Amino acid sequence: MKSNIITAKSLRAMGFPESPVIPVVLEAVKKHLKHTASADIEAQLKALLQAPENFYNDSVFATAAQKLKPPVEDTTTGGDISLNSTGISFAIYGASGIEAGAMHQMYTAAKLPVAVAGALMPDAHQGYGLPIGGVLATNNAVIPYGVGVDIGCRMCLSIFDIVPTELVQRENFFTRELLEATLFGSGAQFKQPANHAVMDSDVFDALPLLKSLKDRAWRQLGSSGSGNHFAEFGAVHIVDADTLPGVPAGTYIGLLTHSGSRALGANIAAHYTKLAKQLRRLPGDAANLAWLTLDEEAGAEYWMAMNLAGDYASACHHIIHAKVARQLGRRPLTMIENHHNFAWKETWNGQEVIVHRKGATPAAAGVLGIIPGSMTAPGYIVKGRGEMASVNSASHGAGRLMSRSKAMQNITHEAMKAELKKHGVKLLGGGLDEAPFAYKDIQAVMQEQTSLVDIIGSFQPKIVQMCGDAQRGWRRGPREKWHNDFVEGE
DNA sequence: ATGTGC
Repeated sequence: MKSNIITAKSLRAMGFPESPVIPVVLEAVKKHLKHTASADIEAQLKALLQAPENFYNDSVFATAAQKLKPPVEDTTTGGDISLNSTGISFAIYGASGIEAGAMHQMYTAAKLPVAVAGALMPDAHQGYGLPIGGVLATNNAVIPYGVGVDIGCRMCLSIFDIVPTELVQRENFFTRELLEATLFGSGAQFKQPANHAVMDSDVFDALPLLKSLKDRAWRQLGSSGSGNHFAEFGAVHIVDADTLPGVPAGTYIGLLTHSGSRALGANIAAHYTKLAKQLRRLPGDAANLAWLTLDEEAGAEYWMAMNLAGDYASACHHIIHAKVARQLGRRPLTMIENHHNFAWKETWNGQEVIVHRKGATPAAAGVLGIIPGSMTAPGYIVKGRGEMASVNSASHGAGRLMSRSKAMQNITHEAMKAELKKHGVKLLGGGLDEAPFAYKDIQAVMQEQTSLVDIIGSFQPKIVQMCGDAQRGWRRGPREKWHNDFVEGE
């Protein structure tokens, strides 16, 4: 005797999706509902189809209900993911000076299902995934390209109790010390690397990727890289007498450095963004915003590796600053430093979130940071105001006005030389793509963020070192072993 | 930003 009339064909007609749902439903019916009337079964199947969530613990249809669960609802598992149709709202500082591409990237990021809060800083420009100058808070998700390629890129300032006129009077001495304490160049490595506790971290041994990167990381420890990275002496003016303990208002010599985590961070970023993109395919422009959750293996690994790269970047600065302090025969009165490419666990609006700052300075209430200008324009020592709308963030610089290629085409060496002379700046290395004209007016950018930070002092560059033409691999033949030419000899 | 290959 035929017990009922439920077949694959009838299930299809009711609207059940093909494999694996139909076979699972058929099996459940055959196993558990052999003697149930067809009409009753049909009623149950309709209810199942309409609201599978009511059957997740059902004795008959639990498995079928799980298979019916729409995959897009679960943003923490692999596969294709849709953007929300409406993004979270976010504050934009200095909107009139921000290029359309950066705006568009931020609007895309705002539509991520994991997005909680965001903001766009006044120095924003187009990047890869999240724009440079983009801040994004997410729920339990870390976006490798929301941190950026140069993980832990940061500023570090030492303030020495020396009158800044010495930078002019003893220019050759300070120039020599700067050259001796630093190593610039893409791929540059020390022949006799420094030692630092960061290299003893057992995290290097926890992951095969980090193990493979450890030796080069050691050889690059204390180096600065290329691009917009620099090491410079300048005149520090402290205007706020109350903020820095042991540093009264007045003028000092400062050593300011800007660099990141070299090949270590770049390779961590490349590895985990690739993994994230495999795990979570996002549509169109959002593809580079693929994330990892903190409770999955890859996400936990990235978090660990990112923090190591942050510690490593910090160590690189400290090595430079220690070399200089030793040569000056002085301890700095104070040091100020901050990452501006990183992700932090923070509380925002009462919720624990992951805050990505990709080219943005942490600016929670009372937090100190450094916002550089250009090689001739002043940078600023700032204290955060804890503005919620900016997700406790501020800009990380003036922001580019011209792309590198545009700067190379439009700026002449003569104009650059004249500008350096006008500001009394001595430049070591550096290219036209880093010329002051390629950057926005830092004073105007600071005006856009008066609600985000208070200025407690400034830094006027005097002797600036950047990566020179000779250290730029891309200027040479592609197959040339360029890095051997400028490895430091110590 | 890095320094090697989609």
